[in-house]
Amino acid sequence: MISNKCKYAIKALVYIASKEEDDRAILTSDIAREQQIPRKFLEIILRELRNNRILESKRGKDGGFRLLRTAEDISLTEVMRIIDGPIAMLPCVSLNYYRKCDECEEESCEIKGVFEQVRDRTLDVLNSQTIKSLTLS
Amino acid sequence: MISNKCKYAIKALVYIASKEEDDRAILTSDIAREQQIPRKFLEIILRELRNNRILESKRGKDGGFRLLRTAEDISLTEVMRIIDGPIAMLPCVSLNYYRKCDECEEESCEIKGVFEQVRDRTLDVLNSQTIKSLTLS
DNA sequence: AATAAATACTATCAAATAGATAGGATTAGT
DNA sequence: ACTAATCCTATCTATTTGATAGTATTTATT
Repeated sequence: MISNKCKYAIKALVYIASKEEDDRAILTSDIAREQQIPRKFLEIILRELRNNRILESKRGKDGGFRLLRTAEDISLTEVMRIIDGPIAMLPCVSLNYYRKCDECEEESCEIKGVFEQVRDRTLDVLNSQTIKSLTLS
Repeated sequence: MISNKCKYAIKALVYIASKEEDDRAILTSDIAREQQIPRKFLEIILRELRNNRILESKRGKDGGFRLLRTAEDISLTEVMRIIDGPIAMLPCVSLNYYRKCDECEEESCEIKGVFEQVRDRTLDVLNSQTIKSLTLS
């Protein structure tokens, strides 16, 4: 399962992408209202996306958030990894967050292979998606 | 990520399957030692698998655990669902643990489709595996 | 009947994570 | 100055994860 936080992050980005034609920055409060996301929780998420160079923010009156890159340059996996960390089902098969298992040697692990396959099939799907492709569908 | 508990469950079952030729039931303490799983934690896991009709147990001297069905009749997904619950990444696309999202209408959800695809590709891999196929590899 | 060896059960615990909320500090436009 | 926005820090509750301890019960053997 992905966390609510991650789901909120994706939905917020899709919302921002869909409103970007107008030149104004997008308000946290608008996103929160339209996407039914708790406002203060959303603030934290948007700031985290800004810290990771997905969004840019402007403070004060007429402030808000904008995509720092174009929507087709933000992949779904990048967002998921920022918010939730690894996508793989086992630490020892994670491409971006690899960790060795405490209890087993990888050469003889019976389950590593299956979860490598799951990882690859999952990434086949997720890597093909961007904030833009999600916005269109 | 799957939990450690789930990883332990799978490894324990594979171990039991691999030792089943002998007629004796398999001891918790043997599994714990060989697979490096904390003993008391493993007890809980094995009991849970027994309660879900994956294992049978015998108490007292010469007691232990046996598979209740043949190893090829125990699918990986069944074990994962017993221990960790849903396999899908969103509650609203789960086949066995469906729950509606609080904040969005499914007809207009932008991300549901992708996670349905992820679910399907994941199940393509996981459904093809059984305790037997894992034991052989 | 006693003993030893095993699972069953109940309770508890610590740490991490999830999912927020509150309140004030800071910044920027008017 | 005022207002509207993000930024930041702290805090909180509930749940989950990962586990441990201790006792009760069952069974085979002597």
